[in-house]
Amino acid sequence: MNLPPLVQSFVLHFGEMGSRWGINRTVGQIYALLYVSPQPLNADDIVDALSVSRSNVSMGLRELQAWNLVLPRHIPDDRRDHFTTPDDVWQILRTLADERKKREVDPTLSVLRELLMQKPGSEEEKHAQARISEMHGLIERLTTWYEDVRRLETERLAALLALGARVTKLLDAKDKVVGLVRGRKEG
Amino acid sequence: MNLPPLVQSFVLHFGEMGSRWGINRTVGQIYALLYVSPQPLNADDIVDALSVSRSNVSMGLRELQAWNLVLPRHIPDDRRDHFTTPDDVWQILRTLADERKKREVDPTLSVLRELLMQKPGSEEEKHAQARISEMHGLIERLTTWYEDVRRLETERLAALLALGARVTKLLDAKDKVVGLVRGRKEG
DNA sequence: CCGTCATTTCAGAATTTTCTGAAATCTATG
DNA sequence: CATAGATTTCAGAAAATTCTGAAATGACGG
Repeated sequence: MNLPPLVQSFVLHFGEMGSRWGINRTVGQIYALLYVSPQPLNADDIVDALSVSRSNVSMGLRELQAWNLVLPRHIPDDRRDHFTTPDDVWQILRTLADERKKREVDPTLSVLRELLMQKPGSEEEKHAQARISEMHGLIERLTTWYEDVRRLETERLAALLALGARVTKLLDAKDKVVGLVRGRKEG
Repeated sequence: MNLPPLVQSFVLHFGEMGSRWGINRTVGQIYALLYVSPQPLNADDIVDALSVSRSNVSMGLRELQAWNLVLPRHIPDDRRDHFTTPDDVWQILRTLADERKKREVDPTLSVLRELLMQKPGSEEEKHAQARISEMHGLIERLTTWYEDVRRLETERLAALLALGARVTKLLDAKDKVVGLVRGRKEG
């Protein structure tokens, strides 16, 4: 591996982190490298930069493309494929969340739903179903919320985040206003 | 493994999902089992239920306790340790988020910050720093937001989720009101 | 279609992670 | 403080994953 020290640290950290998620070291490193690279890289560039085998890079790129985290980018007059990461970090966040949801949350939800359909054969199963139902309810709320806010333009999403817990003040204010209006109408 | 079918499916699913996160199969299964169990279980109960070795259970329980996802619960007149999961799913969510943040996000933030302190030695490093800075900014926003809303009582958090993207309407309304008031004062 | 360069596939090697059984340690009790 | 039950530790076995090199496949220009 022969990279500027700053890039190397970044790449190595992503490699380590990758393994804490389901992602393997090389895949993490490839992503990190493409992310900070000023121009698209081809597979051999990556081989040189990371000192891993050509085939390993090929598989890693395939996985990253399946996640929509890396895109092929054609370079004129060059037969080799080149790759980049999308550069809007907010969009990257959405992609990452979408993909994790698709792979991890959705299948879980569907298993839980299925289990909730079954008729419990014992007190123990009845209790299990009650617990599963709580979990299902929570996950469903979270995903509904996510699907809702993921559509917001970056601008508004950022505003929302910046507001943080203070939204609740806004909520209180709204309730107050609604209460006032109701009171006036009904009183 | 000899469990009611419903419980067995749930446990097996968690085992599989576990491996997609950083968590290993047995740990996932132990958690799932305790989660749906009507009463606290001791290590041997778990050995019987999951057909894994005693030592594996011991290590799994240790890991789950380190994550604060499983608690020891003493049963009177029984020398053996028993274990449960906290039962408020909202609290479980907070715990899970806290722990993942602590293990994955915080170390990353600190690496990124460190890299941003360095003086870039080339154009390439300068570009890398710009990219790292974008990522750092995003993660910092997200964690600040998280630290903010994690303190909300369940009630309010649920209300917030239920509102979803409609909060932005509220935001617009607020801006309007503020605008009106300003207008009146200044006009 | 042929030759060249690029990419993918895949069987097995290398590595890492997980799991086990035996031994060590810990803990309460008589 | 000896003993029996409970738990943990840990070295190595077993399993799973990652990685590689060689061969196959694909793609393009002539």
